[in-house]
Amino acid sequence: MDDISPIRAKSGTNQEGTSAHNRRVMVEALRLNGALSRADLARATQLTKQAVSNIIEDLESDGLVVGLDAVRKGRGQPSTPYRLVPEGAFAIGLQIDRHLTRAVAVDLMGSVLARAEANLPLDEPSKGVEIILGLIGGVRRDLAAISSQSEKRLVGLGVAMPGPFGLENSDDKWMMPAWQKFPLLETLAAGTGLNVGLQNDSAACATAERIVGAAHGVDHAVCLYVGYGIGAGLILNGELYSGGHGNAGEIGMALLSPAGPGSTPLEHRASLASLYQHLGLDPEDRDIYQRMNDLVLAENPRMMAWIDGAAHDLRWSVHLIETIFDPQTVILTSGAPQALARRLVEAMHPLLPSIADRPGRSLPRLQLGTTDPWSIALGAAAAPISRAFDPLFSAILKTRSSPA
Amino acid sequence: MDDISPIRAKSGTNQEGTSAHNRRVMVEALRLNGALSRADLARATQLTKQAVSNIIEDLESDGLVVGLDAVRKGRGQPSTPYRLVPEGAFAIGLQIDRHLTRAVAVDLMGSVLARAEANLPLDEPSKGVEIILGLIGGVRRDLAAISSQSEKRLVGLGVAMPGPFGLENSDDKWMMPAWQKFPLLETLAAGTGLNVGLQNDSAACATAERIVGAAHGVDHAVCLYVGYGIGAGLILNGELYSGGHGNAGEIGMALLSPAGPGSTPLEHRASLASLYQHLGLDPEDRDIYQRMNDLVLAENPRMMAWIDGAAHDLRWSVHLIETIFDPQTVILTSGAPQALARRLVEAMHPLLPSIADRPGRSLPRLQLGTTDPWSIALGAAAAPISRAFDPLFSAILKTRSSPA
DNA sequence: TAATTAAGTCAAGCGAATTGACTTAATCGT
DNA sequence: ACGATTAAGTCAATTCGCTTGACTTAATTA
Repeated sequence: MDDISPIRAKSGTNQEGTSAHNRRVMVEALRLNGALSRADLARATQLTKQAVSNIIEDLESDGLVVGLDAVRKGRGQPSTPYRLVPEGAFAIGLQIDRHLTRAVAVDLMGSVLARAEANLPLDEPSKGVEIILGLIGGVRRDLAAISSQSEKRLVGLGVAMPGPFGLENSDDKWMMPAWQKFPLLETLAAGTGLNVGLQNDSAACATAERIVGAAHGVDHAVCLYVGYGIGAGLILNGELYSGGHGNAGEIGMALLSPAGPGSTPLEHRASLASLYQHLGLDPEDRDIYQRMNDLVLAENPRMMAWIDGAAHDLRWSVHLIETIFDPQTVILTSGAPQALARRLVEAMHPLLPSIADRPGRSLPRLQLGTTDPWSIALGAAAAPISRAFDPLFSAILKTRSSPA
Repeated sequence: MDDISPIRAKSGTNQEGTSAHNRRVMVEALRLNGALSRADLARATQLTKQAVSNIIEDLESDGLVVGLDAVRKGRGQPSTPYRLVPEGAFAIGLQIDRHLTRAVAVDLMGSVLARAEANLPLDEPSKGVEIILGLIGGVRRDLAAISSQSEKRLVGLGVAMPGPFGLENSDDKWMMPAWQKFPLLETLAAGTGLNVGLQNDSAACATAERIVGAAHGVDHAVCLYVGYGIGAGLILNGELYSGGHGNAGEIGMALLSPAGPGSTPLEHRASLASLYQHLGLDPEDRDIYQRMNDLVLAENPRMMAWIDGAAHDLRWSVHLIETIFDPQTVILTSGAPQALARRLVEAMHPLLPSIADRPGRSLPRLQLGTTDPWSIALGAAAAPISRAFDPLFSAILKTRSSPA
């Protein structure tokens, strides 16, 4: 990250950058619109028919895109629509949580093709990494059984774990201090031979919503993730925003009032951890998911009380997010059972007034996103896919050739 | 903004985009580093010496860049450093506030070359526009007197006014309802023949800090602006972020507690408006600036009480901003006298703990930015400069040729 | 004084988009 | 039914900006 030279400057670009960008624009257009003809693509991307033809030809020979049957629509020669080939690329996603790890393999479209989970020792990363590498090896084999091309089409390994990252003072058990200090990325890179990237769990959730969920094709969205902790994944200008040090959106640590250090962080009131505490549940209980679900369906008073309390704070969080980001929509996702998440969203209504309260909205101010416990791993896997195929500013820049 | 075609896609790019980007990268590098040789630029931007040579030659013949005396430094042929030419481009900035409007002319480096101000009728935009056009004409003439090239090098008119924009329900006097409904940009574009852009006042403040202030060369910064209202200008990934509808950062409307609609917005407690009310000052008083300054220097008890109260809420705002954005620094700017702003920043310390509280910071968590009342107009003027010369993702994209 | 190092130029080459004419294949109008 | 029209897509030549590699210039170092 730190330059040898003290000169600050962005990279320039050249025709490779141009070409890379245009390829990515094609892929994104097909992802967002399903299937498009070359002529459609030319109009949508402002490129010439010829340029599009060349790029599509390339993508097709790379196995990323395939032509469908020609369709007649009105006058003129019938068009040949193209769509993405799901098997065109794969990625592995890894979720590391306090006591649990999950690995998934996904394809270019974000479909989960293989999955595996295991328990994890909270304080022994070196043992944990063995488990993780085993898990990754497993989904990788499953993937290879599905597609013979899988290994050569594997674009990377995405890791999601609870943040924030890079703080020294953390002895909080929630923050998995032993894991924070462990050279995880290097170890995984060495152990898998893959490119490895890291994001926090709420960012992963947002990435998941973006590839296959409610944020698909939305350029400005905030994804509130209510898990063991609570965080926000920020989609700004169509890209995930992670701040100056990768910790943007860690709103669990936000204090709920100006009163100062004595005041309560949001995480202590609106997170599954707080729910477990409120209900006296054991986070390591294997049936906890079912238990929560039952309590919601039975309208258990203590559960309902927690929901009301959490909704109170979350309603205000949404208000703040809307006021600060002016997003097109806010998505609430959670690792909790869907019935619980749904009740939570219901209890958050009516929402507080804000600038989002505008006439002519096309998206709801608040919507319920996924509650699939696997979605963090999915989002982790989606990150390398996005890095490899989405149109990003950074993708046009020349990369510094590694020094000696 | 709305496509005729329902197909969603980003624009592609071509060699023009490449070239535009590289030119902008050169300009930015010179802006951030002062003066660089072609060889320096080649190293910093990853381009070849030859490419840099060609671009610099172009920039020089466009009058944006000039070569200095060769310097000997160690072995090898002496290098010829180049620097930006301030007179290479100009822009006009316009601040529209409740009772006041200011216009400035700036050069490529962000130096203010001409300025003018006038009173404004709060409820009569059509009369107001006459005044504004007169003001703009004035600074434009002043500018022409300085540089004969000024007209052909004028890249645009930037307008800053209090937000939020695009809301219907606003009858709040603070929000200048009559002006919100008036077709301001169209009228000004027609009246001046310039490209016109709009941002809110806090965004303008951030833009000002970025071109000539504490945010110069910082990629992740949040600029808190305490003016008549209060807002935050967001510099994310090196670009101003304005949200889905241009209202990002309008934190003045943020409610201070989860309690709901009855609770107080930040703006009512930490803004100059609240100060005026607290002290019983008349916002239209022409000596109000001096009066505030005197009260601070005299340590007037009511003034100190307001400072303590506002600092209390602002301290918490900084905490929230740090938690949400993870910026490299937070900058407090204000239209208040510098002594007052300085006291405010002092009163905000010690800051609340947050993830920004990390070891090895290079920038302070909170710093005092400009308190020049003209900085909003300056920031407004900097926006067209930035649009024209900074490396932006949008700048590489092909632009849709206007439909028939 | 020669070797070395670095800045910068020259001229040919290359790659990706552009241009404009052309081909193909459908619908529309009479 | 048949020509006119419209639209998708290809072909071949062109253009434009970056790259390549050899070369020139001008300084420091041994």
